Amino acid sequence: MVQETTRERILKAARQLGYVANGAARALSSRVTHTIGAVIPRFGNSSFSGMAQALEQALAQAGFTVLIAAPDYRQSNETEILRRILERGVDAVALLGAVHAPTTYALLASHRVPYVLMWAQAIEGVPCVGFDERMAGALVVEHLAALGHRRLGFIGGRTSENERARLRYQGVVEAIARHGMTLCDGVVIETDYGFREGHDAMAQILGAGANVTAVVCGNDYLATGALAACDEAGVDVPQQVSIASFNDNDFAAYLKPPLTTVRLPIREIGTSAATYLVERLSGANPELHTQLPIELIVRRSTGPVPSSPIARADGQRS
Amino acid sequence: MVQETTRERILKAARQLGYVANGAARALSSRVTHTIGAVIPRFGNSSFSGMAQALEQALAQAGFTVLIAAPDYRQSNETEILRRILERGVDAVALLGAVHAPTTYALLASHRVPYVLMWAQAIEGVPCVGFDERMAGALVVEHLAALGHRRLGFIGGRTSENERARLRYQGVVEAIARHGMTLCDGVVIETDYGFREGHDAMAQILGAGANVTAVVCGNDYLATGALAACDEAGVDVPQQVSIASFNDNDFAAYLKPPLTTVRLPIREIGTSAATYLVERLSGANPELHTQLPIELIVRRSTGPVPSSPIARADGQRS
DNA sequence: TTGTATGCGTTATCAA
DNA sequence: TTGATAACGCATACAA
Repeated sequence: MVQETTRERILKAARQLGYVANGAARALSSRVTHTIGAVIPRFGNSSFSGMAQALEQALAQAGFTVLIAAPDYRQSNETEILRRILERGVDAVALLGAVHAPTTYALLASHRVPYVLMWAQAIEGVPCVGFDERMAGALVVEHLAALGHRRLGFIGGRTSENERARLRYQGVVEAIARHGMTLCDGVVIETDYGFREGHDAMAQILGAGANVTAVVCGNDYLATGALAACDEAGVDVPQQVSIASFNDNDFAAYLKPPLTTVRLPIREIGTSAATYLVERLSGANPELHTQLPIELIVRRSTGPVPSSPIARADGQRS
Repeated sequence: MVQETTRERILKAARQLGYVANGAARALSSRVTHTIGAVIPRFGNSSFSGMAQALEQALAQAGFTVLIAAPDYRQSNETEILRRILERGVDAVALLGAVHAPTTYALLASHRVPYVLMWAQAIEGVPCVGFDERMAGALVVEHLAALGHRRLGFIGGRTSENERARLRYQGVVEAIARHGMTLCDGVVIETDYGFREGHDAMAQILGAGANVTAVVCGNDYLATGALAACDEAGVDVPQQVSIASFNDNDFAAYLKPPLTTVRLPIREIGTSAATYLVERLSGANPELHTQLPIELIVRRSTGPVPSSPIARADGQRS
């Protein structure tokens, strides 16, 4: 409600004087911060980093800044962390996963702040965005079944601490049962997601001469480490054992690739969460694509069951 | 200045009522936000993610939250991004790299906000934390020289856009000259940091039958891709060609490893920057460890010059 | 120890 | 259009 020329003049002057608006005052008065809080376990060297990046990117385009906290499962008092973020002043919050303390939900509710759970399965009345982890597990197994594999091993995340690892594992187990396959005793290893962990787990499987024709890895960190262990042990993939994995990231694709990969829409989670929150804050009551599509990618499929498996049927178990 | 029991009582009541302090008002009044702004190119799937994570972790421990912006070199108006972060209210700022627009420095100065440049070489009067990129380059080359290599290739980041890639490349080039080695014509490839990019570059080198015994990769994304290309082409590493790299991340360590790796203190940059800012904000005038130590790591060194190089001296150039 | 007033820099409202 | 003024919620200083 001011002349365009005047407007220009003022803005220019402000810029020259190095004027920077005081967001605290603005927030205090307008009750809007244009900031979104994000709480994720970590964003360095993990599957979450791509998601967080996508979230930030989409939010930035809509004019929002991201206040990020990555407790890395340490002093796991998530509620305290959330409180600090809320104190700091955010218009909305994005959390990771569906499993949160009641106090966290209570804080969210009492504060009346819009929020979204990322990488979470659908929950009644809670805005979630994720994908079907169990179906992801099933897709991998079904492909292996189609190739003729019967006896599988599994290296995955810790199911007791990690809902995603748990669901993924469940999907694998269920599919194995459906197809009359065997998840071999002692060849199911739970560990932290990491290169070294995948390496050590696979080395253990190889060292024990487990009687499996394929090993399913819970994510591509593990798969990458597993491939390295095979290489070290002189075990040919996939001639002697197949490795299947879930492609949270991209790096596994440029190595000696796993036989089967399910590409998981990790980045899409971030983008989708951002879109939801932005619309939500603009007054709309948007829907949320709780189940993002997932996709089976078969790279360099080199045939069915290994011709010379790493151990015979009488092989020891670890 | 209140009785402990009363204090407890009040705090408990506040918690029960779901009271969350209003940071905007607090900030407006106290002029302190306990928030640090960070501007880095990206934090998803890149060398920066570990650094950003370390920064966040160290800051969180000191009671600070991180406001992060990752423009990903897009609408590269860094000054605008910085302005938005300053508007939002931060006690200090951490930027990446030493190359910034004058307007950025002007904004920093006029706003009188403490700041630190991460992953930056020492600049007069500017708080920087980083390491000697050129020495990193030199270390790799010197190791290759000691092994008897004479003719090298290089796959690196874009030197025109990336000061770090530029310095690293300079270090390599200078060391090559010092040791009377040759950086072979047409086997110097600049590309984006990425798996695919490394793969494609190495494939190009192999396809051209370049006359080199070792290829230096600018980071481990490139190296990982390069190793995949060698594998695909049936070229044995390091029997036919050596791959050397800089270990920004960790994943290269659990693959068929490069001959030589310089571990770069990326995470330490984040930690160090955080420590500096926290001390600085507590009123101290701390020193900054501008040059973090770097370390040569030789993994599975399998001997000197390849016995059957990928091309003879009369090999074509790309 | 406790209460009370003032100011922080904006936005929003209302009157001119 | 423009100016003046009252919140916004907390911290600080000062008085009781």
